[in-house]
Amino acid sequence: MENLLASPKTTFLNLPVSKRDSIVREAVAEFAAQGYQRASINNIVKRLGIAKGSLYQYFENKESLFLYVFESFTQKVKQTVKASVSLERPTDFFLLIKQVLSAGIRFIDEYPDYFQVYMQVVSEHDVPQRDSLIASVRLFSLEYFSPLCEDLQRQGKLRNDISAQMVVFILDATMDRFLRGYARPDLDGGMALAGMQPVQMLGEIDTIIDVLRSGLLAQS
Amino acid sequence: MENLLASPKTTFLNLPVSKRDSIVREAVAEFAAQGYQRASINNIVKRLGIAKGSLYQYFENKESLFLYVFESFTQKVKQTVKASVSLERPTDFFLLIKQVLSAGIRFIDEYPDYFQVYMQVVSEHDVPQRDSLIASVRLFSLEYFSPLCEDLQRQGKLRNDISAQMVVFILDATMDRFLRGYARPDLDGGMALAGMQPVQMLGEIDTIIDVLRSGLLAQS
DNA sequence: TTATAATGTGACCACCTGGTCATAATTATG
DNA sequence: CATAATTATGACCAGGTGGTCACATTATAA
Repeated sequence: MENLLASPKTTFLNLPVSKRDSIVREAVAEFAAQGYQRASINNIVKRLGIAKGSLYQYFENKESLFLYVFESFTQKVKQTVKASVSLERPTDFFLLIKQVLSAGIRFIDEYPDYFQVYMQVVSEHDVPQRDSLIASVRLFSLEYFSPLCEDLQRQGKLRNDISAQMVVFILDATMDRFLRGYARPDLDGGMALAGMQPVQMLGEIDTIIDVLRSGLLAQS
Repeated sequence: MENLLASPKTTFLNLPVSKRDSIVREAVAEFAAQGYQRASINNIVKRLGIAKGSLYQYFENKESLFLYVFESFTQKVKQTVKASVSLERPTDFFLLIKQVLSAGIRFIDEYPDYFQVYMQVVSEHDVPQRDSLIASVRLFSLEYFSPLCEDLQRQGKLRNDISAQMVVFILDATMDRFLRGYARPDLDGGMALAGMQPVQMLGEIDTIIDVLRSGLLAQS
């Protein structure tokens, strides 16, 4: 899972932490704004006020820098998820979804640029190691929800007349769109999710989950 | 609504139809694959086997060519929608959604590159006239569904405890994700929508609509 | 036929890209 | 101090970009 081996040169590792941080920060900002291919190394070094040659003594090339940035992204994701989701088999399935959604909101609030980088990777075709990058951050979705759904269906707690696959799809679709809309207000379809107060945000999440529950619960 | 004024030069309009078509076709292919900014005029003329100067006698610049392509896209969209959706106030709300989804599927099958161009525009930030382009193709969604939902709520046919805005959001989210997943299999989250037989496709659509109905209908 | 208008062409331009490398400045070591 | 190792630098490179323009080619008209 962690075999991406985004390897900075030792020169980078010898740098003071503040400088390393600022390099990553500006790189993230550039990749967030432009995506991988259009991101400009010239831009990054200009923002940092360092020579281009310096950056190439920290990282092998553009791809290496990008992979390092993305790995740092997956770390933050894991942190946030661990801190927000009560792990292991959850008592209430829909409570879990709520926790995941809340974690997503919190992540976007805290690391908006990182989330933009992720969205760019998803929509860009020719990103190095694109598939494994996306896979590495699919903790939730598919691999996580699928077995849970199948369990619940066996227990008769979830509608049995539709495939677990489809249940996961609908869950994923709603969550995906919700977080995208929050991260990029121009995509939220008039929901005005961005700029919403946290408490109201939770209310919207509750509503969504309520609809999902009504739609997906086993009929009485 | 149609004030985009994507204006080819008269030289382009004097061209034989087949040549005009092939030019648009290759331009669409390039914009679909690369998005607006990364799309290469050099690539397009190379594919067409014409000189770069020629293209610039057909269109003022890259932006003008792109706007022409996009306008041609909106035309095809309107054609498809008109041919697929029984217009005016529909008898069954969820039947309407089914028709819109089917129209989307048909459009993607018939004009996959055009749909990719649209998706690129949505995810790209710096596309000329991006906002109005996106708005010009939002016949359905928002402006269309919102008043319908409000009507249904007044008639007590739709849950009254959630805002019409939220209903539209959930509808839009599901439809959006479904069509995206169909157009780009790598995004469908294991649903394997692409390559699915049309009849099975309709089945999946029915399932989704059934879930939405259960989730959104007025509780008994 | 000749004169005129309309098209087609590709070398060329300024600018940008990721990446290199000889050199300079700095730091660590003896 | 001097020597050696490490790090910083930016001119430079090949290759790409959107766009131009003087010129060649073709079609139209008289």
